[in-house]
Amino acid sequence: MPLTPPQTLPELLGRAREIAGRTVGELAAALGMAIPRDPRRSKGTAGTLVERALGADGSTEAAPDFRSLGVELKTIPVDLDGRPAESTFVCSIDLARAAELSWITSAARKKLACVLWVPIEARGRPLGDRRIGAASLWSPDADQERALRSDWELVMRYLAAGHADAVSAHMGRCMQARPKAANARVRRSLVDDEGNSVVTLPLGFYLRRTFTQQLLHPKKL
Amino acid sequence: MPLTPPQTLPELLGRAREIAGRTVGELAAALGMAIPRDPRRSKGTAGTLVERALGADGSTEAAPDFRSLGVELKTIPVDLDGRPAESTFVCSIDLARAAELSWITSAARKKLACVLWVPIEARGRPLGDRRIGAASLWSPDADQERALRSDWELVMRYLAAGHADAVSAHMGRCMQARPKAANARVRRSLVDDEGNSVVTLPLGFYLRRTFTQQLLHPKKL
DNA sequence: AGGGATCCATGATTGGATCCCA
DNA sequence: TGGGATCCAATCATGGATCCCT
Repeated sequence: MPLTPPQTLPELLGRAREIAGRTVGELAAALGMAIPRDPRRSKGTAGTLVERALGADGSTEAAPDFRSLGVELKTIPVDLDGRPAESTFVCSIDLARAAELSWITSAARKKLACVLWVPIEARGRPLGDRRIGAASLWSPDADQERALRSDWELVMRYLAAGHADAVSAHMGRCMQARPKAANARVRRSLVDDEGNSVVTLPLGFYLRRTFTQQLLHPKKL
Repeated sequence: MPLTPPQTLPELLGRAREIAGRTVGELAAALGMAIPRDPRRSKGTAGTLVERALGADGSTEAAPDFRSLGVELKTIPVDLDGRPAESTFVCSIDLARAAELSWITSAARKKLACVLWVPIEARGRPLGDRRIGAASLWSPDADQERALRSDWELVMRYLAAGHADAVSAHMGRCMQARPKAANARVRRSLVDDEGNSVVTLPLGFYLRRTFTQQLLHPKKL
């Protein structure tokens, strides 16, 4: 089960099919890892287990999870109907360079260029008992990319202007900016387009539930 | 022995007198800490022990060791004649902002504005058996600050020009730049005054032995 | 229901310096 | 001898996300 990176996309998809139907606890056992009992203390656990089970190699770097394939892995908690139970974290926002960035070169665009979605049963039972679902590969189509870009640029315009305080999770149709930090006291410095520093809460981009639901179940629209 | 920060300078100096004559091992025992046997694995140990024994509170921050007093603590290894056995680390060089900095606002100047030197017997015996000497408080006089500034500006001019490769430990009469990293493969990016990035080894400022010797024994000149 | 707050693991970075070979 | 290389502890930052109160 400790794996080398998949060499081809079919190999990756085959591995994903092999873990579909298994529980998170089974994956953990096969990998020799423990699962915290308290749900609050196990937030990233399922995602990390699936990464290892599939042989992801991008790990901590600013690279896709499967580097040679250019594929990003995202687990997504789903309810009994297969509908997303949560928004999906995309990436942290680089506040120090907010004013210099463009959508084309952005981390968000890179992360979302090609995603392997792995659904996992959400709340209602212990993490170890939750089952892994059927994975699906997604790349944004032209409409989706336009929408993502529009949301990204809306948020980044405020940040580049130094108005981090004006940014809220209400902004954006598909993708929103929300806090991304250990707690509400954490601060990071934002540099605006005039070079001024503004101290603010660290932010990340998240996909709204309504958006990911469309990706996973395009026919249910 | 686990202490609150000293409230006044006389209180700090009193504490320093109390530990003078004691061994590093005695300090460690009083603080409930272990000392590694291998000298290579105990490089910062004595410094950390003395910090705690005196109640330093600046710890990891970009603040002096004794914040409210504005005093920085430096232990310095000395031989049997009380002469420094090593150069003294001052601070890391912020390569990312090398082009923007000036001596007046520099970390090096802040660190050296007011230093409590605590001599400790150097090599020749196990770390635990080495004795702590009499502390002395120092602030650079006008000549010393001019010399430090001159050395600082010499190095920083090269860095701001993007010529990190031209900087060596040969430069500087009192203060020099030397590698400051886990090993020689570590790299950091330097931003020069034209905004270009250059990848280089992390550097720190160090005081030369000849300089610290003058501080500790001005009469022996 | 969803916006704001939070939690863990792990790698990178920083502050404490001394080691060691040519 | 001293310039270049290295070592540990502790904190910070990032990537993995979900929690939870109004």
